[in-house]
Amino acid sequence: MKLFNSLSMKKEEFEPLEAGKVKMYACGPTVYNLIHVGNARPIIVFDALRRYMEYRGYDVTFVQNFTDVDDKIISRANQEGATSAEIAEKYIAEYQTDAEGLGVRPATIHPKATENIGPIIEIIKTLIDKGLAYASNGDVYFSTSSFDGYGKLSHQSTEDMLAGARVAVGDIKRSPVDFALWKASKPGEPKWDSPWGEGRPGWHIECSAMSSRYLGKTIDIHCGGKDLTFPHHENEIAQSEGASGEPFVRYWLHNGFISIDNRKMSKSLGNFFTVRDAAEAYGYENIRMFMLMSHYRSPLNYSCEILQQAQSALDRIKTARSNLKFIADNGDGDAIKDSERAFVDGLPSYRARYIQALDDDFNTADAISVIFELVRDGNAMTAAAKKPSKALASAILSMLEELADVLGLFYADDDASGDSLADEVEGLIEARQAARKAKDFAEADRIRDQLKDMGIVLEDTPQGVKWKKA
RNA sequence: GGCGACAUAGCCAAGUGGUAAGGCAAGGCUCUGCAAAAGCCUCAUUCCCCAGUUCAAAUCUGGGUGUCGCCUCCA
Repeated sequence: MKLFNSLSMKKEEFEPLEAGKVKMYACGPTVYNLIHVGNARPIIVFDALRRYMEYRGYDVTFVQNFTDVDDKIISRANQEGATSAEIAEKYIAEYQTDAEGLGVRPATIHPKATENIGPIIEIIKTLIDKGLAYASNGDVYFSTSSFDGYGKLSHQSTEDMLAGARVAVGDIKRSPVDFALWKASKPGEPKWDSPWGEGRPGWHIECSAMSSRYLGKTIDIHCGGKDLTFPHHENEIAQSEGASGEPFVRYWLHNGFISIDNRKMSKSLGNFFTVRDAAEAYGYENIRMFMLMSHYRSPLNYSCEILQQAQSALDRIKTARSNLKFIADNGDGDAIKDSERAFVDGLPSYRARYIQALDDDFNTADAISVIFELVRDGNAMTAAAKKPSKALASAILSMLEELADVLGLFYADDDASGDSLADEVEGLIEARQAARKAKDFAEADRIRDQLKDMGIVLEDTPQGVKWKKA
């Protein structure tokens, strides 16, 4: 499999440090409000990547942290008259609601910054001992000029950063490019004891600490949004490699942004839609479909129209699945017919092309087009077969479900057969069939309308009457 | 100012040297008692513009134009 590595700016063949195992770290949310659609992109895309790697036989350990101590959480807490811990707890729960809705599986481990203060302090001590960090006024800063590779991920030299720096030089930091590892706490803020006085960790250091604690000094994949490249990920490299003396990450993966009217969706611009609101309007699974329909590194514009397109597209696949299920239950005979043989034998070629697409820098857009081809060809085959066998439909269905499950496209099961209305619906369908047989179409249509009012839609198929909720 | 992306149909979106995937929308047809679902057909002589390299370019090179992002919290 090839992956585009932000460090080398090239597609590279993926080889994990340890054969058969993948260690993956994603920077998780700072929990001070609901996540927006832009935040959802890495969450969905890298969940799908994790599923794919497991599908390909890797044993994946996936760590995603919660940043639960931070300026924004503190200010939110002050606004709401709550503690930071209460705010963090509330929005972790909200995050989990959205993640689950989006079909995102929980990470192997979800560590919290506040549960890792000890390891954080240890790394900071090591960095000071090595001359890469300095304490100043109760704060501790990383000395970027002391670390050789600083800038290698964002491909910028420290001189260029200094030239463009918009941060004023203060008395406390030796260089404007230096960043905080530890911040002295102000009155009323969450605080922990440390060799430098009471304080709290800076944002960047927590990821270095948690990554090495749960995954080791060198990990395979570190992923996140493109905007984290600098300074966050650059700083993580400086901290982790500075402390351990070993390479930190083998493959850096960064997703492109979601924009609105060609502007990046962001909290600071205020032009965002929360996942919660978008899901209410269009459904969680269509948001997932929308994200996976294009390549993860491409910029992606968000609009109502595009979400509706994603919904129509996903509906096509879901309808095909439901039609295949119906034939698999009601088809003509259990055995594959001679006329169906060649098609069934050809099914693995869809899987092969699907894998080929995903092996090329996780090209989900191309992969999904293979699903659509399977849908189209499968539909055509069952239609052309006149009396398709149960076995034909099952074979197509199982390939379709296998491929869709790799990316987690089918997680909301809308099978209505177990519904409490089922008996009543079946009775009405029988009555309508009797009327149709008697050519009493007025009565048949009346019953169909009655069912429609109940939210039930009928389809007359060669295999019998199929019904679903509208 | 430094660094980096992107530009393909009405909309979305693959495609990095061999003659434009796929989805949505639209129109026509077939099937159907009528629907629904499905299938078939139509829908970019052309990939922002201009040069160049090549037997061959959406793809490579050079130059433009436009849009966006990072350099400050940000997925």
